[in-house]
Amino acid sequence: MDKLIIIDGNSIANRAFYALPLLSNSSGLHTNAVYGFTTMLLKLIEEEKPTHFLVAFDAGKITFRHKEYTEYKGGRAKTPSELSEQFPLIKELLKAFKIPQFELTGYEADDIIGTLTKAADEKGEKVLLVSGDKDMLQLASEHVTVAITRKGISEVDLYNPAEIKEKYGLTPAQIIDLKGLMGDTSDNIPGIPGVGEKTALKMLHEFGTVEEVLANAASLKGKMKEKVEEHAQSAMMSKELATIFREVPMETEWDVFRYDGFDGQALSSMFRKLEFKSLLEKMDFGPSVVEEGQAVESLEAVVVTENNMEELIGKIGDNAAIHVEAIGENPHQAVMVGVVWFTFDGETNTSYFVPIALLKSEAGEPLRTWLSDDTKKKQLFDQHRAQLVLAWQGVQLRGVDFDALLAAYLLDPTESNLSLSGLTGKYGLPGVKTDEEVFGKGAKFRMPELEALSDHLGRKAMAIARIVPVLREELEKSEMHSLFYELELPLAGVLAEMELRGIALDAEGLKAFGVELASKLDAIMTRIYNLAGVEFNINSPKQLGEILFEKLGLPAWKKTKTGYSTDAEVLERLAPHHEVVGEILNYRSLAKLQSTYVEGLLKEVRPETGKVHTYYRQTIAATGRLSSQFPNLQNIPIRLEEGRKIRKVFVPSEPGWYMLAADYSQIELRVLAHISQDDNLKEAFLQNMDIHTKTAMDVFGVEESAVDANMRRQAKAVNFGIVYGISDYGLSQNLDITRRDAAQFIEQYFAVFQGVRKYMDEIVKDARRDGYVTTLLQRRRYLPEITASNFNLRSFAERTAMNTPIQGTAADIIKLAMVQMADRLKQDGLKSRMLLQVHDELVFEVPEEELETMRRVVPEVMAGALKLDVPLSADVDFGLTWYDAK
DNA sequence: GGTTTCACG
DNA sequence: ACGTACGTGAAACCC
Repeated sequence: MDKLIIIDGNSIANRAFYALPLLSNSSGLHTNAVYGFTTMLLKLIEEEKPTHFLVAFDAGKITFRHKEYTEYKGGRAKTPSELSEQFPLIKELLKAFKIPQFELTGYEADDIIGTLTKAADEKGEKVLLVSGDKDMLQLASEHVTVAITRKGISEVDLYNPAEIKEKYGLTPAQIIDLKGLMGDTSDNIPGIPGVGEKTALKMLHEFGTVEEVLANAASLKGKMKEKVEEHAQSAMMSKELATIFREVPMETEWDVFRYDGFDGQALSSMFRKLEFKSLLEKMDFGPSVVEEGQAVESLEAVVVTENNMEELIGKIGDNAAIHVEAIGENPHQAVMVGVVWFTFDGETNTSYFVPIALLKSEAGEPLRTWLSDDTKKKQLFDQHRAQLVLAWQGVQLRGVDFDALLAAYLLDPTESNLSLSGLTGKYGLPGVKTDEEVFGKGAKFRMPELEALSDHLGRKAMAIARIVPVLREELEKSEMHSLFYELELPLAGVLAEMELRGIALDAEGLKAFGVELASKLDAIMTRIYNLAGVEFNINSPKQLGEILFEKLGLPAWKKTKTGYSTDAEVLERLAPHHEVVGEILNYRSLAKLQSTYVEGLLKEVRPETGKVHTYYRQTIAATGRLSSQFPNLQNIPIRLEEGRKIRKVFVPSEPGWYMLAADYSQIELRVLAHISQDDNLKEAFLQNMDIHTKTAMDVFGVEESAVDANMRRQAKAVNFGIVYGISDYGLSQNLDITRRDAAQFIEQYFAVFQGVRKYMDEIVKDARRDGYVTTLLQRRRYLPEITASNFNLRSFAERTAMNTPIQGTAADIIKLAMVQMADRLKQDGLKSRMLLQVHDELVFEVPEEELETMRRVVPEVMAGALKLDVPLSADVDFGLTWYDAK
């Protein structure tokens, strides 16, 4: 069976351009739209296996539509040059793919596509039409499936007439009427002002077409009636403009579009020119780096032996780039391979590789001493990981004065490829192979021969030596020098110490809790099967959806991309309809505790010590927060009592000691008060008021005594919204109120917290002007999408601009407190140990005799970590377990 | 490997 | 008009 794929070229190029960050190759050519286009083509070829293929483009500027309506597509921002310069590249790319392209003066791509799909319908040929434009839905038919890109370009929603009916309640032809009524700002099609999708759909469900809606205008009510009557002509014209012309005089001979595969050679050279490294590798087009006549930089990669160790370590000097290689994601369990250092004597690049066995042997002593000598300065890529790996081998690492990973993260915390090979590419330095290239991955993992290994690791150390001065200068330029040297670099060491110490778990207690859960789960499961009348896998959202919405016929109102949604929000609304739903909710919460917190945590306990050692990631979160892995100890349950009990198994590691926890009170709103300088908010904290009650008083305009629990709850939600970068929609969802009411709340809030409104406006403007926002300590986050024309992307960036300085400054502050606290414990010779950080909370284990001291010192250090214009405050408590330290 | 759900701040 | 609250990690399904 033949299958023709038609791509709406301009539409897909646009979507790709706005969906992807503005990539460019080393000669400054922008390539993001070409890249997106390419990945889409490859995916379609692989998944759809078309026998025929074509891409249609708009030709020129003036089409017949302009003759009828001169404003057509007026007011549309003109295509940015970064995109228009990519069209010739896309056309060249299509030649390499050997995919026919069509454009016709005076017609849009839509019309070409309309004509071809009509021909396909008549012939009964199968067509997949790919576009980013929902207008295309009007072309769907028995033979024509329309794929509309969703969120970026890698995913599409497929529509045939049945699905359009299901989603909109319309036939494909009525899509034209829909646009006639609601118009389309991006094409400057007016429609009827004030009529959006909701209203338009309602009218079409009742009357069917624009003509019928106009004919029945008299039966409409109030304002709507006026509007429809007043803009009747506009609606008719809009419908006409939205109608795709399907009679373009053109060749529709099928064989012209036959697709028989791409020209590998042309494609490979195209990818090289565009520097699509990942695609070159994926397509097996050979090495991604083109060596321009110049040989790979020479490196003398020496393997150190027990005989020459003494002599070679003498050459290392007081300063070197070093690298610690270990295999495995979790540094507490990774298998160490060895250490390598790099030197340059003015002539020769040399690296020295010390395999793990040698490092640990007697002969390894000089290197071990050098590594732990604070006066020997080291530059690394990922000190934190190296320190952990070495520590588990009994080797201390001291004297790190630069960390390339940490620096690259600060320079761009959203960079997704923070690998050494990724960064050398990004900063235009001689590249290194990726670990995947050298080691392979998954089942294909192989340790290379000693020589190749030593060369690869040596090149890593060389790359570190090369990239360090570049990153140092960049940090200076972006004023993150102090943030790096005074906060992040010392923190790396503090984190490593906390993690190595670990936290003790009462494994027996946890197992007992698991047994209890198992019997409860068993009972619930039986009840669910009885109530549902059938046994099924409750953990499978697919099976659960079928039971609830098909077998039991409960109302489904929310969908996921694969089927019915069965999340807690849905189930809570269904609970009154059927007894089984409450049981399922209960089952879900207990099953989560069992699998993630009982079984998951037990898997991470070291049997020798009874401890878990989390790994805090310092270079993941875009806001500057830490994250925690293997296990994640930042999401241990607390909100529900049943889950909170998990905290009872987190215990001190020494008899007679206590757990002590201290958390910041309202740190984000205090930070907001400081950076916005809002008088009212500042005053509230200076007076040490309950901030949610205060907000309720101001928003509802009542006395403190008149604030009831519900008002406080709503005010609390507003405060959360403010911190997240408020929108009326978000607040309405959270409070389950109408958008109008949510908007009213927000307006009320801003009326009394005018400084906050001013901050929100200014920070978005600043982000547009600078392209980034910063925290109090100059941590930076770039927001390229702040200028996007796509509403969703832009709005997201705007909320991020509001939220990141708040969340990020709070992260700065607790990090400061951690570094200061670690110093303080050492200075004062305290035995207490810092164990955990949970964003606004620090957890310690404390010997009894230090309890009084720590209860005083911890909140004092936390509150004093950074001086703001409002006081910071931390609450502290202690007990025999983490549960009791509340 | 992607998707869904849910735990935390 | 558009349609999401900000930041994470882990487990279970299912292809």
